[in-house]
Amino acid sequence: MSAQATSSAYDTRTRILDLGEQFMLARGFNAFSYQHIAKELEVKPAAIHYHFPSKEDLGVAIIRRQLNRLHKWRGLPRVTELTPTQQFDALLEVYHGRVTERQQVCFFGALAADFQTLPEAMQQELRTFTTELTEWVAGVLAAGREAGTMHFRGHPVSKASQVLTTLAGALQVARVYDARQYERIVAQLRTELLEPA
Amino acid sequence: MSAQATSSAYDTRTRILDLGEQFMLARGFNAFSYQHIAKELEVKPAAIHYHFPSKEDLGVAIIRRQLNRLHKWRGLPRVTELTPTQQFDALLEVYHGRVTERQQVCFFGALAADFQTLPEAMQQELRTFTTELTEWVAGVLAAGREAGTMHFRGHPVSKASQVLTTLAGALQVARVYDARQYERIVAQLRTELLEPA
DNA sequence: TTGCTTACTTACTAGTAAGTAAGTACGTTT
DNA sequence: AAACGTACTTACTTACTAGTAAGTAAGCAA
Repeated sequence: MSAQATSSAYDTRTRILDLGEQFMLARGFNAFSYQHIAKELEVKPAAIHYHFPSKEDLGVAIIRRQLNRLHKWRGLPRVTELTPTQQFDALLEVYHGRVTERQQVCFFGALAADFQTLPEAMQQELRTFTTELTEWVAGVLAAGREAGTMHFRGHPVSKASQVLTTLAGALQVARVYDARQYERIVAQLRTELLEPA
Repeated sequence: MSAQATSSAYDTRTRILDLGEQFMLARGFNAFSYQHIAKELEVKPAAIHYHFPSKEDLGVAIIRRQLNRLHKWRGLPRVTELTPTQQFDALLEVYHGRVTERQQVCFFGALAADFQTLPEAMQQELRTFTTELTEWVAGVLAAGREAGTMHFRGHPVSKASQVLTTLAGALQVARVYDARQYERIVAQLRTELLEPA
């Protein structure tokens, strides 16, 4: 296991994950194939099977990587040192990136529609990811309300669910209509949360 | 074109639409085939092609039928005679039915993920449906605020987009987790809209 | 009774899907 | 130099996809 061989394998593996993720967020899990990825990478479909024997393996790896990203991101000093309001805006930034870059949705929005056709392992992985994200947001909201900079009723977890649900839906709206619809929904959400009634 | 022949054709056609809609809301447009419908109806796939030459025709017909339902529903005396709050709750009832019956989502939630893979005609049909639904909800919200029974900031259309987006997302949450998560999100939404701050 | 329409079935095409088995080029290890 | 592991390609199987063309049984209409 030399450094070079590892690096080369890692590169292809990563590029497969990147492309798979891109396709998944753009068109859903069932609407892309190993052929699509292989064509982009200029290799044969069987080469993808070498790295990820089944499509389920690939799907699980894509979601798991995103969970790792979340863990790293929420632990970064430039994130932990922010005020709750700034953390909330940092979250909005991430979602905003999906709209402007390509017409992508979030993982939840991309996979929920196809959910019943997904392999069990992917279903479980998506549940884990969503649970962890919701809990982080709930923590931010609770801290914000305590600091007096955020205003909402009910349990922080309920509000966090509602916020993430709205954001997931808003990305879908951006795809079906345009980015302006998205901006409107997020502005509405932000106003209600941050400006005292 | 006798009454009997028409009735028989209508029955099969309707059953195809019903099954297609069911599959679409349960698994997305790309994850069901004419074979799935044919098997349920105990006919051959070509029989489905007789009624709907292409899958695009079927998809468009399913969405268009739902638009007709909306037109009829919102014009019913038992709907128009309600107060805005009661109309809002009637809307929530419709969504609630999807959760309890089967793990279905709404049309928007089912098709937004696959949107970029859908035929143009279906994309346009979905846009029309969503626009009309949003406008109806905006009207209800505007009337409710004027009557002093609903409380929200911003333009009624923005709030309507946010409400429908949240409901679409909440149905997806119900599928990935359970109905209780859905109840929580809707309760949060309802409290914020109906109870004065 | 002949012809036309409706609602199919049978049999097919062409394309794509996931996945596998065997082979190969190349670099590393021993 | 021989053996091995990595990262593929080639060639294949099985299964499913949308869609079409031709045929047919039953009913109605002139």
